[in-house]
Amino acid sequence: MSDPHHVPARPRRSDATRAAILAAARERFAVDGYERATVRSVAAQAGIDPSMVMRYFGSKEGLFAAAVDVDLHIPEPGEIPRERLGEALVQHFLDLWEQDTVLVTLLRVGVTHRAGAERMREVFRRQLVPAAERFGRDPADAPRRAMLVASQVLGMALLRYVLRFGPAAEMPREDVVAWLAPTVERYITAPDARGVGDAP
Amino acid sequence: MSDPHHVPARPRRSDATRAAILAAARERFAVDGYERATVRSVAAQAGIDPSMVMRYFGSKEGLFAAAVDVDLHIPEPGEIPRERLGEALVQHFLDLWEQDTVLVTLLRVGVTHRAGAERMREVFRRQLVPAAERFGRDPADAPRRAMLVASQVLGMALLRYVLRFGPAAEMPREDVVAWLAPTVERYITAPDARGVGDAP
DNA sequence: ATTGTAGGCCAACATCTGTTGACGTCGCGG
DNA sequence: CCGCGACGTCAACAGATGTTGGCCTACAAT
Repeated sequence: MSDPHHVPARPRRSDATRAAILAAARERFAVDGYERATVRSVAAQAGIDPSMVMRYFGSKEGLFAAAVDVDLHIPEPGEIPRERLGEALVQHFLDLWEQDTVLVTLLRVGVTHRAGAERMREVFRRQLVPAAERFGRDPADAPRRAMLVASQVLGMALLRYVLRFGPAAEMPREDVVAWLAPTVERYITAPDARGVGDAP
Repeated sequence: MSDPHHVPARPRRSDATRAAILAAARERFAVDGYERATVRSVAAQAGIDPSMVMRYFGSKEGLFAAAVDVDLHIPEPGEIPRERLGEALVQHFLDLWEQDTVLVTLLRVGVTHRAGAERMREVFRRQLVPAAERFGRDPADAPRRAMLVASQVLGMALLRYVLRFGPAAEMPREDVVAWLAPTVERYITAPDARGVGDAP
């Protein structure tokens, strides 16, 4: 959408194919993880020859890098009533995980592959930490708070969307929000680990 | 230690080799995940021939099953002062993750491989849920509460021990305990999602 | 109409994978 | 002392994988 690396560049005749490859890659990576998602399986699902994947994306790693493009799109503090901060954030994260397979892909690959782990760190550093800076009072604390929020949200996503544990997958969405919201809110706003936000 | 499947069975001459293979397998699986941990790399690290792995464990899956043997060893309610329940549990889980690579292995493999995911579900069902039954009031709620605790603990372990995110890996252990303890305690003891345990 | 070029496929490569079977060798019970 | 079974190695298999280069086709500019 707004990648500064590509000059606008008039549409190539192969854009449809590229898109098909990327869509297939996202699904294969999400379902199979990095190692078991083969270039051949991606190509087959996209209905083209494996060598096209190499031509357009250079290598399997290049394909992964191109396929996983995450924008957490975290709302601004102004858009959320301060009372419902935790609730709104948890809702937002659940939306992200459900509307798309890209986060499942990122987590699956991040756990086993260097490139995936690096990409996760990047998303964390460039999107979550800045967001935490906007929400919290002390910017120096932002990485810690962002990390705490990520730990809870990623843990739930792991059980619910990746591993599909019974109790996690079946719990109604509103219950998930109700349970996690106070946790997330405390991680962002509590003055310290002990406080709950309304102590003297 | 107390596996009811094996008859005591007099020590075989190959026990040292078996143990070496298992130790090597645990490390390879922990570091590389299931797919990239090859039978050959395990054998090389154990200093023996790849075919020995097959002879003793049947297949790569058999090796994995034999290598990953988790006992969470969750304390009994009586052993913990009720005030410090969250703290004691978080301490215990951090111990588990740090003393051994087996949980790292389980998480790494669980995310990409069916057998690993199934093993995780088994640990959850046979160890975490029963523990939650012992700690909580309403046994019917145990799976939900165990799942919530697991989500927070696994999320933190993911960032701290598997991905080794800076802020998660560097945070002093006592701070991790301080932040997570209230969360875990609430998941176990709060009467419902909204309550914090001391509301009217 | 011709031609250059980008899009696409086919076949092959070198390598690595899990797995198997044949072949030695050591140690212990008879 | 002998023989048999457990222990271990070697070599090879069949299949899959990432990747490469050659070749054909069809479009677009001249």
